[in-house]
Amino acid sequence: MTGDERRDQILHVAIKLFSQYGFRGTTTKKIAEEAGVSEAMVFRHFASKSELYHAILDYKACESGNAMPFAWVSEAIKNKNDFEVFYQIILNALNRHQQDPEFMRLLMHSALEGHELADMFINESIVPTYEVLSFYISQRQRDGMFRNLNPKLIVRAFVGMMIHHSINTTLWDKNGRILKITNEEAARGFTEILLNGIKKNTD
Amino acid sequence: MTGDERRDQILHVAIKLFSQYGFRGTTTKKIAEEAGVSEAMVFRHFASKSELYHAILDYKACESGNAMPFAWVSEAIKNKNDFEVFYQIILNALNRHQQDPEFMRLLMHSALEGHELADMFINESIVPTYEVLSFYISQRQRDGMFRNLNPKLIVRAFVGMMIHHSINTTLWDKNGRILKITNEEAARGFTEILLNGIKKNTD
DNA sequence: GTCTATACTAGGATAGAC
DNA sequence: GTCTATCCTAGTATAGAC
Repeated sequence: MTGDERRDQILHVAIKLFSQYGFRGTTTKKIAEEAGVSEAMVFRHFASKSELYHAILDYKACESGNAMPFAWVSEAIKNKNDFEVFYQIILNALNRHQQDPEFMRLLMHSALEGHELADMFINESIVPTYEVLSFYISQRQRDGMFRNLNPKLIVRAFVGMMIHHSINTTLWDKNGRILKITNEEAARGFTEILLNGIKKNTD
Repeated sequence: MTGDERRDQILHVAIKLFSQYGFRGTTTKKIAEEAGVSEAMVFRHFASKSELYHAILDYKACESGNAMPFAWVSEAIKNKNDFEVFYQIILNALNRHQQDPEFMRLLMHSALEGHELADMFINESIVPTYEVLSFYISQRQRDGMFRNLNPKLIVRAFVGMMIHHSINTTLWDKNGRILKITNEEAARGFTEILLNGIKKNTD
């Protein structure tokens, strides 16, 4: 195996283990073992355990194209297509989380252990969501279409449904013992609840 | 200091540190240091670090009166007072979480590290919530008051708003930088969104 | 009930041979 | 590029004195 291949392999083993046991809970010994090499090899490719963690950060930051958030709903936002705005955001999030459940766990470990990944994610993914959506909501309130609830509170309700469902499906209720449902159905259901919940009564 | 007092003190220091750094991330040395005693004293009161963790479990299990969940909303459920049912549950949860933010962190560490606390909490707090509420919701659907969405999905939306808000206020957004709001306002807002979202249109 | 000293283990990291 | 052997530190736990 070439150097780069080996490096890549170790990186992926580390991602898997870190996401499972957290940074502290994962030993370099275990990483080496799972990769089928000696511990010395791990330290040949990554100067320290901490550097390995940062390599994962870079990798994940590049992989998840968080660069241009919401470009793909700008059309729906422009057209004031309420359903499409919320449905697409939620469906996209659920799909991404499901494709990469490791990332969810990595993120939560990171948040609790106080590593940078969590901050990175909040700044590049959560904060923009709050900004874009609360701006859209207050606009629709001025249009007289939504009731005058605190826009940020609405966003929190929305993000809450989304994240909690993702965490449930990817971490605890993997086989759908409590609730088995496709991402499309979930996205549709949540969007309906939210929109009916905040729309101005027409009567 | 008497034996019991000292034991209690060590227990509380441990709760604080475990909730902050997790089980693995907390050293017995650190516990001893914060308690102002030698490490040997910690092991005099608790045979092992693991026993200390289980003592915390017992303590927390007794402290949070999860024994009779929802006895205090049974009146509202009987009277089919929709607002009261959801408002009281959510307000109660937000207040409890806020009074004991340590518990939230402890719980999350536990969930990720795969300790029993998480299972305990899910079985004694989350599962009953799902059961009681989805039963109530399907009843109100038969009454023709709620739309025919999957009851479990509705509960998930509800629990999602609740938990996500708690996590935000107790863990990340403590000073309300993103959203500053009282528990009463939040509970009212979420309840309004949810109820309007699932009520049958009267027109 | 408390301490100091210490045994033992595990985990991170390196040296040096092949 | 890979291994074995090893060092060092930190962490759990115990012994024994006061």
